[in-house]
Amino acid sequence: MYNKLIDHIKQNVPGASIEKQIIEAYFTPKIFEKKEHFLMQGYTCTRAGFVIEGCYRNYMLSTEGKEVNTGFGFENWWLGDVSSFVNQTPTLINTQFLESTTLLTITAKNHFDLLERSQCFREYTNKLRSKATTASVLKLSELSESARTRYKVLLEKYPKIQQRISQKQIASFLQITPEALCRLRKFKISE
Amino acid sequence: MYNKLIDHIKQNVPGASIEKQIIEAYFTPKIFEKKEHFLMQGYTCTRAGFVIEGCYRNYMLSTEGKEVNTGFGFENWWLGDVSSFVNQTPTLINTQFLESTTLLTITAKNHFDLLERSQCFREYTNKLRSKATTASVLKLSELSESARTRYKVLLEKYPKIQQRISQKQIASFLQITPEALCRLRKFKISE
DNA sequence: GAATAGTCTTGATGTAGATCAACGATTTTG
DNA sequence: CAAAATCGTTGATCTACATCAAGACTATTC
Repeated sequence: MYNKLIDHIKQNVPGASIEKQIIEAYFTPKIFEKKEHFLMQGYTCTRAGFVIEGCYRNYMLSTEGKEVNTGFGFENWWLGDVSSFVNQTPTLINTQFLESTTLLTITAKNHFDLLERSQCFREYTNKLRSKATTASVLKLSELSESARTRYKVLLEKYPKIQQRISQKQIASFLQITPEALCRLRKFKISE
Repeated sequence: MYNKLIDHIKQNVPGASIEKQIIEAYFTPKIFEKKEHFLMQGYTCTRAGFVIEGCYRNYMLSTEGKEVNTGFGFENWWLGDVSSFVNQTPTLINTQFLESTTLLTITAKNHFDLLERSQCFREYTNKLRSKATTASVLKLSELSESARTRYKVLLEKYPKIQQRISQKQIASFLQITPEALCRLRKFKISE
């Protein structure tokens, strides 16, 4: 199980020497059931998690209280809100599992310690952070496209997403109704 | 001029001792004319800048080539794309001045050096980074609202924005046409 | 494994905002 | 300062998507 994390570090920091023993000691496995929350708006993010198996969605609440999905995560993704985690302030993000999910978790304090102790974990974290910034900026510009275009882009990026994520959840991510997505699919597929 | 930067650091890292001399030595003043670009898609962000006076917009290009404003900045704001700046990779962001603007600029290399040499600049940078993450996540959820609501929220957040930013630019930020914004204002104001 | 709840689909109808066009007011440029 | 470009406004029309409703199919739950 820990090897999935170590492999992921290797992929992102190629050539670095991995302090395998040190890193592993800091993580605790945890299993969450489908529909459970990892993080909820208003709470402070005390743990980060690395997905060994399963998937989740991030969503926010609009001012009218409607849930809006902001992204999905699968194996080898991290969950937790960086801003809330680093500053120990309340988060605006909700994270809910869409399948029964196995994580390796680490507390904020331990994460901080590990960054001090492990050079390669520091590089790994930096790498992921800058990747995440790019991704979130990208999404903003995509929202100016029509729902049809955004759906097309989504499918190109994650062709397998339909096997894992329900249409209702995908619709919320595209910020359209499930009905609209259903109609979109009919035309999209035949194109 | 340098005092504006030092004051901003003081505000964000209260109580810290400011290495004034060291910090100031790393920055170079620069003046940009209205409509000049600080950053363009495809280029690498080699400098960051702190706005002493003036304002700018950030925009991205949609796949159809349309400009979409992602934000505005004024006095005491930083400009530059963190991801491009830190990793020295091409950016996706365009930054253009909307007024003649005076900056204090710093190169990527010097920024890196300064982070090593100054404890308070390190804390200051961390503080700003985590703030920025929160802000960009916020905007995503706001986009699920109607243009009317987004406009209202914008005015509540930055009541003075209409004095500085043209309707065309605000419309691009709200992701509606200038015509639509014009009509919105008529009702909005009378409400 | 029967009852219940949630999901997907399709149809009818409503609406926010886009697009196109035109004109005065303002700003920019030579 | 005159010419040209850009901006803000208003009207007419069009369209992508929302909303509401209702039936079939699929998962949960006890």
